Amino acid sequence: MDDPQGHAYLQIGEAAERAQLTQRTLRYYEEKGLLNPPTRMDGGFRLYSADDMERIDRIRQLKELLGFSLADIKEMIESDDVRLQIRAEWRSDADTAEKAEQIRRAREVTLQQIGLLDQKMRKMNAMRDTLAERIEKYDSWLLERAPALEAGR
Amino acid sequence: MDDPQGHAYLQIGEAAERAQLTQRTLRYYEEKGLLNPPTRMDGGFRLYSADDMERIDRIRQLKELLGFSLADIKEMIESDDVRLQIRAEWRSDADTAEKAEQIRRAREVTLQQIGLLDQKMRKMNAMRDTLAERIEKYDSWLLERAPALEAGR
DNA sequence: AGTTACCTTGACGTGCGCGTTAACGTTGCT
DNA sequence: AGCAACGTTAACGCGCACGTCAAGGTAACT
Repeated sequence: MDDPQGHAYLQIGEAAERAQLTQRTLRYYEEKGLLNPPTRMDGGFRLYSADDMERIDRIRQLKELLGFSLADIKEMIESDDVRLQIRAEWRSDADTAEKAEQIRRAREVTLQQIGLLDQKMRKMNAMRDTLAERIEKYDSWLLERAPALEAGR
Repeated sequence: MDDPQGHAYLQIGEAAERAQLTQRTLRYYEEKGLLNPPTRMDGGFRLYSADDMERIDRIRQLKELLGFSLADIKEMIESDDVRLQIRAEWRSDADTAEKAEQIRRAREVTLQQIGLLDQKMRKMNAMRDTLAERIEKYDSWLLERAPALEAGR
């Protein structure tokens, strides 16, 4: 009962290493409500599930890739909870209507995130263009005014 | 002698407003060596040139779009200085060789920046894909389990 | 039962990127 | 000459996102 294919639960050391974060950071995220408290073993050690790990990675992406604050991220990832509920396929299959409403909200949030991504990527593309132009200016300058010199490289 | 087309120099108030930053922030950037000290009027008031404004905008982009620290940015934008020297078309047209070396370095830095942009954009694209997938899951769920309900919208 | 590696919860410290306040000088207009 | 709007430096403050101990408990192995 140890390790059925792979290893489903990680304690904080391994979890941190795989996520490329520190243990402190993981605890901090939990403290701030970004991670729902992971299950614990009898002694109190934290055990991170695969879902937990996925979520941790999402947080990292939102932070590093998009530069959001943890507060922002906290709001954004509430849609992830809905996703987990979807996967759990509600034991209490009551009030489907309310669930549907939640899903619709999650959908909205996700759409907004895509919008932000697109916007940011457009700006980055513009920036890329001006940088590429700059390269061309350098090249033409070098060609015009300092031809030779290019032997070893 | 006031304003030959447009208005070449801005004092800190206008400069800050146009750049969408605070005056404090501009002074701070200067203090940290990100901006070379702008010219001053007799009384000591700062006067920002168009080049200064361009540079300020670059800094903002590098920070907001790519999430670099000011320390990182400081290193990156030293290539901008070279660009200004290029434009000034060296009065002392001596040692072209050294200048060429500078340009080559600036070229390298710029290429690296493009690389970083590309890398980041690839990751963002990947993220976009997973978000789009998620949207599809939401949609199919809604279609399957909660058809109707879609009247007003 | 002892040792070592790993974990726990505080609590204080830290670097960054500014915000804010104070005390004071400059510009420009009337 | 007076006033309001704008600027100056210097210094302290602050929130965020953790880093870094300290003191102690737990797991696993021998």
